[in-house]
Amino acid sequence: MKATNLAKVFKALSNEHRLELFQLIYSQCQLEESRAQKAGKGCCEGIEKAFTKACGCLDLSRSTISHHFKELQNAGLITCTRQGQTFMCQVNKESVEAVRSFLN
Amino acid sequence: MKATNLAKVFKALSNEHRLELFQLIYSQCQLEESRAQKAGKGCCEGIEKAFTKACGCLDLSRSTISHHFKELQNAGLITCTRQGQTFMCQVNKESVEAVRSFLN
DNA sequence: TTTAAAGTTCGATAACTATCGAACTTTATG
DNA sequence: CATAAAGTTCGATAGTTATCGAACTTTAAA
Repeated sequence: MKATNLAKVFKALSNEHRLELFQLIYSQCQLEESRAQKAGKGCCEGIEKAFTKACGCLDLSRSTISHHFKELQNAGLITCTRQGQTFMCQVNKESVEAVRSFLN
Repeated sequence: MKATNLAKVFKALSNEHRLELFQLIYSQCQLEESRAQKAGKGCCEGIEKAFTKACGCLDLSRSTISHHFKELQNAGLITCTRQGQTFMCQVNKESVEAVRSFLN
């Protein structure tokens, strides 16, 4: 990953609330993942109603939370897909790996 | 490390030029470290004339570079100590470890 | 002691960011 | 169709950041 993109990723994680949001998504995805592995499935589907859940956890307006989701998506850290009224959210493993491998 | 401090570390790395600066320092420290290990010394002393070197690599004014050094120090990523006219710079391993372990 | 080199601090400016509430769109349901 | 739920977009505002050059301090050297 180029330095420019890596800086973008760091910028996305540089806001306290956004970092909290990401950790929220990330930890749930990790949980789902290990559950999926135990069930013999290769990979988790992502977490459901991510926005709704986030609204319950963060003390911010919906518009601000929407903004933070966009920022995480623009940085390539997560991917969101609509499912009816709510949306499904997945962590982008390559980006996470890029951050991890940044420091050897 | 608390989320607040972790966010500060990410903020320090969120500027493209500052990230470049950090990578510069970090990679040199890694080099010094492996050199020190081969020589049977436990740990490297850090890199000399870090500011001067940075001025040669980054196309920014000295005042801006000074500012970026301060930001990296405030985030706890590096430590600088004066040595006569120049200064010696070290990477703070705990902070780096915190970033690394952030994503398991 | 004068001069130079290495950084720092200050003040200004332009650009970006976080946040909100209000108004909107889209999807589902009675 | 009317209503509600789930998000999005917009415009405003207050705060933060990156950057520079000029003036400064501190350390070393002639």
